[in-house]
Amino acid sequence: MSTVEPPPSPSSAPLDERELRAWRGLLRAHASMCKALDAELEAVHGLPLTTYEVLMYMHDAPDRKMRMCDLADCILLSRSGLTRLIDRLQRDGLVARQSCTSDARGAYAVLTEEGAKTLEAARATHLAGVRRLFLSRFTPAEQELLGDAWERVMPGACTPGACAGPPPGC
Amino acid sequence: MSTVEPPPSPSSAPLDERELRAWRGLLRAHASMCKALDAELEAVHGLPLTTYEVLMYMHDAPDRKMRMCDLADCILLSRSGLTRLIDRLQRDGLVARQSCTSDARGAYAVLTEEGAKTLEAARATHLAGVRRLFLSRFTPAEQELLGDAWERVMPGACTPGACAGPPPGC
DNA sequence: CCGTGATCGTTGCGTACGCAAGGACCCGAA
DNA sequence: TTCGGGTCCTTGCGTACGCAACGATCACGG
Repeated sequence: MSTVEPPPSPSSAPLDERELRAWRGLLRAHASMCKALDAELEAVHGLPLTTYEVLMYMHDAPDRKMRMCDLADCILLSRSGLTRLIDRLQRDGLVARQSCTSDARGAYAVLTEEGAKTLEAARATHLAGVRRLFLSRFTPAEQELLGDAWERVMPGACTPGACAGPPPGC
Repeated sequence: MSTVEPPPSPSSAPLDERELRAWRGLLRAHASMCKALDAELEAVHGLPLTTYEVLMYMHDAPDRKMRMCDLADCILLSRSGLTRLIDRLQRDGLVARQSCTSDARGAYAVLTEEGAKTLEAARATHLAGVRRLFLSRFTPAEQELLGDAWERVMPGACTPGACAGPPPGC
């Protein structure tokens, strides 16, 4: 009976069909959904997905403002990347900069009134998109399982204090 | 008993804890793994992850060569993006271009001997990485479930003929 | 009080990518 | 045959990002 394989694969053997479906499926599903959500958000509200994320985190933070470094950690962007992203949003009037009294090095990014309005409009689109493309494919129980799966995967993805303050709301 | 909520969420309501774990977990897990795999591959073999993908698809294709457009579809890159990626790999001697006899518009990208050697060396690293960071966290049965999940999500991600020729091997 | 090392935000530079336009070519219908 | 529409690859241009270096500031030990 040579059909029984050694259970633990040698770690350098090519991925079998099952492993490929799990791994490549993740890559493709992620790419597919992100592309679709980004295009939709851009088409309807003129917002790139990254911008939406920033506005969202700020909206859910106390006083609608966040330290630059915390924001960068939350949206998985380098500090320089965030600097320039905030530059753009400031130019478009969606956020403002505010110096930090307790730490003269630091800076806050604050959501403006217009930023809040823009976010509110975009939120419905984005949430509907996430539900339509992703969440609606799974039962609540399956969603729980997926959540568990990610926690098993994360080596600590956002490891240290994860996203310190404001990750609760959406 | 106001603790019983209307089962189908209004589609524009904020994501609840369970939905957040499933959705944001996916985003973070994907980012975390890709960043780690890319860094590892770059450190050990000087290859970006995108390059690895191209070499891999070519390696598994008949005659170690693929049409540019098919390759672009497989690795989810725009045609212009692929043109320049192949430019770089050609400069580094990992692939060569070859004109297509049956269609004078077309071009093949062919894996060179050096490209094959480089890929072979990198393959062990990458496969080990994928197993260590992802596959090893799940039982075979769970991997099957994940694969099923992605198929439910794909609106057809790689829709039309998906990846025509060569997606079987890894 | 004064270093010393770490942290914060910014900037210069290089890289990777997408979109739109262009030239070469294929194919099917008039 | 010729023509019109579509496909393939490339190129010019603009954008987004990361890394490394910088100045300003903080925290802390002597």
